[in-house]
Amino acid sequence: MSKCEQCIVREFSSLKALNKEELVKMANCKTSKLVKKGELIFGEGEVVNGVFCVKDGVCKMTKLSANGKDQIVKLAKKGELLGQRSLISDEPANLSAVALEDMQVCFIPKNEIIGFFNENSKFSMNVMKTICGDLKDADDLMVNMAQKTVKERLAYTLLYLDETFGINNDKTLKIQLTREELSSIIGTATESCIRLLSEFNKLGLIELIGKKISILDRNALKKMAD
Amino acid sequence: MSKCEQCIVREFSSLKALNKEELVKMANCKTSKLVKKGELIFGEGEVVNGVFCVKDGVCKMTKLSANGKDQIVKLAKKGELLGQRSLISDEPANLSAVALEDMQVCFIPKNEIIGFFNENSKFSMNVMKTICGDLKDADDLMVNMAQKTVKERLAYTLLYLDETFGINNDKTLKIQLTREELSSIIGTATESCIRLLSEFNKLGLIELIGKKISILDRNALKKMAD
DNA sequence: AAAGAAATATGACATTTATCATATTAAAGG
DNA sequence: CCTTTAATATGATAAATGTCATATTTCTTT
Repeated sequence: MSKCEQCIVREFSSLKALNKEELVKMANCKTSKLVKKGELIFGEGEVVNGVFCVKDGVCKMTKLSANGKDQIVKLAKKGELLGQRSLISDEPANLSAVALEDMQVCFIPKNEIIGFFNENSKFSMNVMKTICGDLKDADDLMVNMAQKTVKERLAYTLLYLDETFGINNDKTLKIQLTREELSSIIGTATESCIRLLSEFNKLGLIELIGKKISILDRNALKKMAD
Repeated sequence: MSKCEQCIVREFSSLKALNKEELVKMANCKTSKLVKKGELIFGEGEVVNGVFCVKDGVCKMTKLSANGKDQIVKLAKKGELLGQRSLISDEPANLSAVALEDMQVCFIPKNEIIGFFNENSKFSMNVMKTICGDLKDADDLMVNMAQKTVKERLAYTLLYLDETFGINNDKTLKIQLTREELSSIIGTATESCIRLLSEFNKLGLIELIGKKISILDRNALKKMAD
């Protein structure tokens, strides 16, 4: 069993507030898990009974809409805790978590988290701040969805992916999404998304290299995203 | 100065966790305020330095979009605390709060709230649960914005207003929004909203009585909202 | 390497939604 | 009470977006 004490990822999450003793306690009750690309970590409506700490890889947090389409609400990467909200609200998960790449995640049981919560005010404050950040992000995204055109949202999302996940040596976006997934972030039909990507390509804003995307003109995209 | 101890509204908010001593302390530092319909309680980007407790009336929480239109992100009524998120994140307000009717609000300074927060774990848990609820609502609304048509969102919103704020004796919705405000919840152009209201009226789903709206066929609206 | 499946791409068209113009109605102030 | 202003309503039209059909490309599997 790997020691949480030595896990670098911890430094990026609320868990950085835990002391040595607490980390040992956590290491003794956590379970590590490899999740392959495409696999479900937990599903909407599921009772999770703990949180997942993302050690490596990226996953999408989605919600099924009444029309049968999945909407991607958030992307979570290294250092994020999944399922915090449900744990605090004491409710089943509101979102599904699905791996976008091979992942390493650790599961920490509910009781353990609640314990830290009650005894370590720095930790609970960290969790709260994270959730508050998520709320702000969600409000901002809601306004984007409501007020921006699909084209603006695509430009915005490409820049977000660039800033958040970075680029490869060949300048293409590191995070690899299918066009369908990209559409599902933007909230549009896959064909519309593909069409706009072609348009951006022709305008020289981006370059499409197979399924990969490389951003050529960040300023123009920023302008377009408003 | 009115006593918080005797304020019924308290029972509906996180503040119900406070004990007598804490309530007296709060009553001594809070300020009460009448806010007229249309007046700003606080604005986006403003440093608020406390929270507002809504004693009576309803306000809209809005965010200005890049296109110059305000989007209504949430409606807040009696018992809700405004500005909690900003206080915890230690950031300026992300949203503006504007009274939709004459309101009574109390301002509780930041230090006071932080004090309760550190000393009363029931209170801090209540605040957290509220924020988690807001996050869930925001995620759900985001999916609605992204996946539902304007017609579906209008049906959904009318039912929400009915359920949340109730109806008058004449069966019209108690909460009085202009068509522009209704559009700003739904995320659409005012004309589109008016047109759809006319359509719903002709279909017998609702009745338009001057500027007031009365819901005639809830089931049909539910079906339409998905 | 070939076959099949899945993802990407594009055209044609229908539908939804926004925009602009202009009535009509309701509200507010003198 | 009248005048002015704002809100609501509706038509005409343009623009954005979705849907369906069908290529084309890429990936997987054998």
